[in-house]
Amino acid sequence: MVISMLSAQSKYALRALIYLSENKKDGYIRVTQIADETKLPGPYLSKLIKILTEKQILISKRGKNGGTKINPDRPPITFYDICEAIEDPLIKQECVLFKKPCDKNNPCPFHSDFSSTKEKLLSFLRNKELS
Amino acid sequence: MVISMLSAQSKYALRALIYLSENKKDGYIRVTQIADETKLPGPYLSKLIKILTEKQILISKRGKNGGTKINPDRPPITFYDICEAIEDPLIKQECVLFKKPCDKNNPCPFHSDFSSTKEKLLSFLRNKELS
DNA sequence: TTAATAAAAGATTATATAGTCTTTTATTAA
DNA sequence: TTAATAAAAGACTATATAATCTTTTATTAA
Repeated sequence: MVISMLSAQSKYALRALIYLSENKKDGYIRVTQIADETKLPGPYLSKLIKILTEKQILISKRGKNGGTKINPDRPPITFYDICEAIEDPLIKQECVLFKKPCDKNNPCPFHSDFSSTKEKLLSFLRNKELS
Repeated sequence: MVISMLSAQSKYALRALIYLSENKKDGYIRVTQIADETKLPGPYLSKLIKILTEKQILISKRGKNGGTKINPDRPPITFYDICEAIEDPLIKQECVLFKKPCDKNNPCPFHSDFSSTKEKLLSFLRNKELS
């Protein structure tokens, strides 16, 4: 209910970023190489890379010797950063019972029961770094 | 990533069960009435009711004066019971990184980091009763 | 300045989930 | 025993997500 798994997108992004952080080097790494090594669908991964580039988590370069790499000019990447960039349903603060958002001012019957448990999870994500 | 919301199915089941527990009476309540009161799609809800009946969380009866009601001969219903019956992805112990299941014997790089947080969530669900 | 390269963009297909509609079957009151 | 009733069952449609394929654009080495 509240716990569940990442969307496929967030999982894929996470796996790609793990690969990049384990294979840091000066230059860029091609998306096709990342896809091969992580067994992810290439063109689909490419779109996620684009999103992560827009969010400045990655830096990408077209053309010869191009590819992508982790942005060296940013603080360490947390699990939360990744979920947020990929807009994982998790981050959307969806209500346990209804479709509309649910918060202190407009709580559902289970809002208070759930919010402390949820906060624990979010802080886990915020504190968990990629490295 | 790990936290996220219930599937629509689990949400709907939960809402229907809340309605039933708030409107307990001797007889059966029609699915169409539950759908009207909870603003849920009728035929879709009917399928969920069927599942909950198979799992003996509800008792259903066809024909005149038929309908459904909470099985009086069972222990209090927990959130976990509902998610389990509806096979919410949450319960499937899916891995954070991969599609295959992930456990102590076959851990992914984040298994141990995550398992304690996850256990907290599961115990929340197991302890949270419908009433 | 051209040819090779690699990401970006866009169109398209596949699959899973959500939701609807119609028919069938069980139940019971009359 | 029949007619009304209500869940169950099944076929079908809609939508969102996942995944693929083709074309375009940017980059740079030669």
